[in-house]
Amino acid sequence: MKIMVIDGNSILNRAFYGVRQLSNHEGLPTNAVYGFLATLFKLQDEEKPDRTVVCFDVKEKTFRHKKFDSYKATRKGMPDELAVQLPVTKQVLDAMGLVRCELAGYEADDLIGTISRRADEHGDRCVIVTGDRDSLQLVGGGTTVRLVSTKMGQTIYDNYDTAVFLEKYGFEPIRLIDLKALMGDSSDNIPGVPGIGEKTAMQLLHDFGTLEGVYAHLDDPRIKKGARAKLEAGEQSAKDSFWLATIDRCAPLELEVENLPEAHMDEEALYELLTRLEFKNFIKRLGLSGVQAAPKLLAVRPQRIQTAREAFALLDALTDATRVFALVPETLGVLCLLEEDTASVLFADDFVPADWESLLRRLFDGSVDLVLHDAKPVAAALLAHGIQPKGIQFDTCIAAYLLDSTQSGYDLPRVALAYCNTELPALDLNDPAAVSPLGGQEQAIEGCAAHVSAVRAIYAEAADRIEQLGMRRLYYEIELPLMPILAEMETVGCAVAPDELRAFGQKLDARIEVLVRQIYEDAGGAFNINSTRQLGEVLFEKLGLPAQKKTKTGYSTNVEVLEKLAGLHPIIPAILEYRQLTKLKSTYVEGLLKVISPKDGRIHTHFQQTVTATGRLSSTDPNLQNIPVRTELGRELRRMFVAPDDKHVLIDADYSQIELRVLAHISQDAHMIEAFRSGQDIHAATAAKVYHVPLGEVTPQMRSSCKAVNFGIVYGISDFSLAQDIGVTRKEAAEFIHTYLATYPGVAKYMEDIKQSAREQGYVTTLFGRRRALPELQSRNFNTRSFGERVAMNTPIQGTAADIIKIAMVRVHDRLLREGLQSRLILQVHDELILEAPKEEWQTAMQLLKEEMEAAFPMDAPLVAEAKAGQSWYETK
DNA sequence: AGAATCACG
DNA sequence: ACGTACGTGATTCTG
Repeated sequence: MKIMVIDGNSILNRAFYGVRQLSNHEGLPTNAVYGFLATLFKLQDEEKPDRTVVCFDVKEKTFRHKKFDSYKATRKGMPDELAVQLPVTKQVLDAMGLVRCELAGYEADDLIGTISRRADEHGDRCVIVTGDRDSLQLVGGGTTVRLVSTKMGQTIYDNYDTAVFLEKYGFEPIRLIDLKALMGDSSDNIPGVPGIGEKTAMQLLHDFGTLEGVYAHLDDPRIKKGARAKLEAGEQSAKDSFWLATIDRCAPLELEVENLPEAHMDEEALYELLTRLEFKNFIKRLGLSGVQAAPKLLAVRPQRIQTAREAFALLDALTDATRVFALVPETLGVLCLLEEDTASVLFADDFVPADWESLLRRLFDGSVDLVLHDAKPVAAALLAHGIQPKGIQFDTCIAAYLLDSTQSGYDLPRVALAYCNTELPALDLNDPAAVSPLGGQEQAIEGCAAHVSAVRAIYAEAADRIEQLGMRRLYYEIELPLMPILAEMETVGCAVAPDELRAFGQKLDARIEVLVRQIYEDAGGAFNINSTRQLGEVLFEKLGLPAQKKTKTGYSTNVEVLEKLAGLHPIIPAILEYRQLTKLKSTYVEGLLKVISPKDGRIHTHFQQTVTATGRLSSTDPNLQNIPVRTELGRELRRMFVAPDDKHVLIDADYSQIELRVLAHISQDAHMIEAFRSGQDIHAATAAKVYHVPLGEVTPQMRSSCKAVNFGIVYGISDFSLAQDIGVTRKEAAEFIHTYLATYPGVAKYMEDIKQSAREQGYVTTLFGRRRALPELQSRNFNTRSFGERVAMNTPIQGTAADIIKIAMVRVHDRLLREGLQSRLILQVHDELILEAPKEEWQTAMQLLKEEMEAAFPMDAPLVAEAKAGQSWYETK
C-alpha cells in the first residue's frame, strides 16, 4: 500500500505566501486553502496513493521546545489571514474523507515521522509531502519525500529518495540531524555550534561521519585549531541542537497504518464548502457539479398554542432556554418560537387583546434570549405599543449584511438560500389572511416551522463567522445596540409644518407655470419638458443648440450640459429653473405631504441598516437624508421640519470634516494631523502648504481647489475627474495631485498601502473591522479594476466615519436614558445627528450631544462636532 | 425594469 | 491605452 502523508501546516503556509490575491465574496481569504488543494490534487494525481493522511501542529504549553525561551519568542505567529483559513482547510479535508492527524504537543513533522516509520515497519510505501527541508531526514526504506518549493514563481515538487539525497548531499539522509546540530538553523532557531557554518559542518561530517564521530576525534589533525575550540565550547549546544533537530518518530499516535480507512467523500458537504470558497474549478475536477447540497434545516415539530395559560407557561419555560429563535411580523399578529425541536405558533386572534399584549411584554422583557431575522420593524411595532423590545441577542439579517455588505437584499428566503441552500415556502405573516382563523392558518403554521428553522441554521453559521472575521465588537457593541435605537427614531418621527409646506408648494407652482409658458414660447410649441428625449429634440434639433454629450438613449440634458449652453438661448435658464422647481415640488413638497402620518402628523422615515456597502445608514419612505440645503430656495424646505410646539426645540450637531479627520488618523500623516490639531481650516491650511504661502495669503480660489482635492482624495482621485471638477487641464490636475501628495506624504503612502493590501487580502476593513470584499480588483477589465482601487481607498474612510457616528448614536441614546432626559434622537444624516428636545433641557442635551459625538472615538485628528438649536431644521444651521 | 436626472453626505 | 471621482433614494419617462 502507498500512503501519502502531508505536512498540513507547511503546505498551507507555502500556499499562503505563494498564492496571493484570493478571497471569496464574503471577504474570507482563500489563497492558502486554494494553494493547499492545488498541491494536494496535483500530487495525488502523480503519486496515486491508496491512502492520504494530513498532519497538523497542535501547539501546547507543554510543547517540547519550551525550554528554549528564544525558540518561542522568535517563532513567527500565524497572521490572521492565514489563521482563518486553517479551520476551513480542515473542513475541506474532512469533507474529502481524508485522514486528519493531530496530537497535542506535537508538531506535524513528528506525526509524519511516526507514521512513516510505522508504514515502513508494516511494509508500506510512504510519500511525504512537505515544504520543510528538515523532513528529508526521514527519507529511507519505503519513505520518500516530495519537497514543495518555489523557483522563479513556479511551484516545483522535487522527489527525494535515498539515492537522490546521497547524490545531492553526499551523506545519508539521517545525517541531516548531525549537520543541523553542527551548523544550526536560524529559521528553526536551532543554535548549532556557534561559529560553525555550512562549509565546516559538511567537511566534518565528510571526515567523521556523525556528530558523535566528530566529538570522538576532536584531537584529529584534520580539525583546525579554531574549529576545535568552537566545537569544545559548543558541545552542549551541539547536543541540544541534535535533539532539537531530530524528528520524533515515536509519537504516541493512536492511528494504525494497517487500518487506515479509505477516503469517503461527503459530496454534499464538499460541494457546499467549495461553493462557499468559490473554487469552481475544483468542484468540476472532483465531479461535484451535479451535487445539490441537502438543505441544512433540521425538521421542527410545530405546535399551536391557543390558551393564555399554556402560552404563559411556555414563556416561563423559554426563560431558561439558551436561545429562542423567533418569527414575529411587524403586525405582531402571530408569534413563532423555536426551542429544541418544537416550534410553538401563537395567533393573536386566539387571544383576547389584553392577554396578547401581556404575552408580547413578557416575551420581550429581556428574560428570554431571542434570535430574530430583521428585528427592527418588530422593535418599532413594539415601541408603538409602548413595549420596550429587550432580549434580542442576535439578528441574522444584520449578521448576513456584515458578512457581505454587497448583496442586494437580506430577506429571510434569500439569506436562507445562501446559507442553508433551502428554498423557503412563501410566507407573509403580515398578511391578515395568513393569520386569520378563516383560513390560511394551517399553511402559516407549516411555513413558520420552516422559516424559524432557517433562522436557527443561519444563526449557527453567521455567529461563528462574525467571530472568525473579527467583527464581534462591531456586531454586538455597535450594530445590534443601534437597531432598537433606529426603531425608536423611526417611531418618534419628525414633526412637520404641513400648512407651510403646502404654501411653499403653491409658491413653486405659480413660478413653474410662468416658466412652462416661457419655455413653450421659446420652443415654439408645447412638449413634455420632463422628457429628456423630447427636450433633447427641442434643444439640439429644433433650436439647433450645440449638443455636448450623449447618453445611451440620446442627448444628455443634465445640469452640466445646460449650464454650458446658458448664454446661448433664453430657454436654457428657464429649463434649469424649471428643473430645480419641479424637483422641489414633486420630490419634496408632494413627496413629504404624502408621508405625513395621519396618526400624529409627523413624518416617520425608515432607516435602513443593511443596505450600503460601506456601513452607512440609508433612509427611505421618505428619504430624509437628502433634504435640500445647497441652494437657498431648496433650503427653505428645512423650515418645514420643526419642533412640535413652542415647548420644544431641535438640536442639530454635525461632525466637522469627519472623513478627512479619519483619513488623517488612518494614514497617520503628521502634517494633516497637525493641521487638524491646531484647529485650522483644513482646506486653507492645505492650500497654504501646497502653494507655499502663509495662511493669510491663501486666496479663495486656492482654497477652493484644495477643497476639491481633499474631497477627491477621499474618493480615490484621478487627474481627469479633478480637472473636470476645478476646470483646469488634465495635466495641471495631475501636477496638482502630485504636489498635494508631496505635501501629505503619509496620505500618499496610505493610498498605495491600502491598494496593495486590498489586492493581497481581497477586501478592505474599517477601523472597527467592518469589511468589504473587493472582487473588482481581480478583474481583467481596466475600468472595473480602477473602480476597485478607488473603492479600496474610499471604503475604509467612509466606513470608519459611519462606524463612528453609529457609536455616537449608541452613546447619545444611552446617556439620554441614563440622565433621565426627555430629548430624543430623531434623525441621522451621515455626519449629523438631530435631537428633539424639551426647551427646559436644551442646553444640557446640546452639550451632551456634542460631548458624546466628540468622544465616540479618540483620534489623532480629534473629532469636532458643532451644535446649534432652533425651532426648525433651517434655523439649526 | 432601466435610464436619466438630481437631491444629500 | 484604457475612462474616471465614493456612498445613497425618489421621481419621471420610456419601451
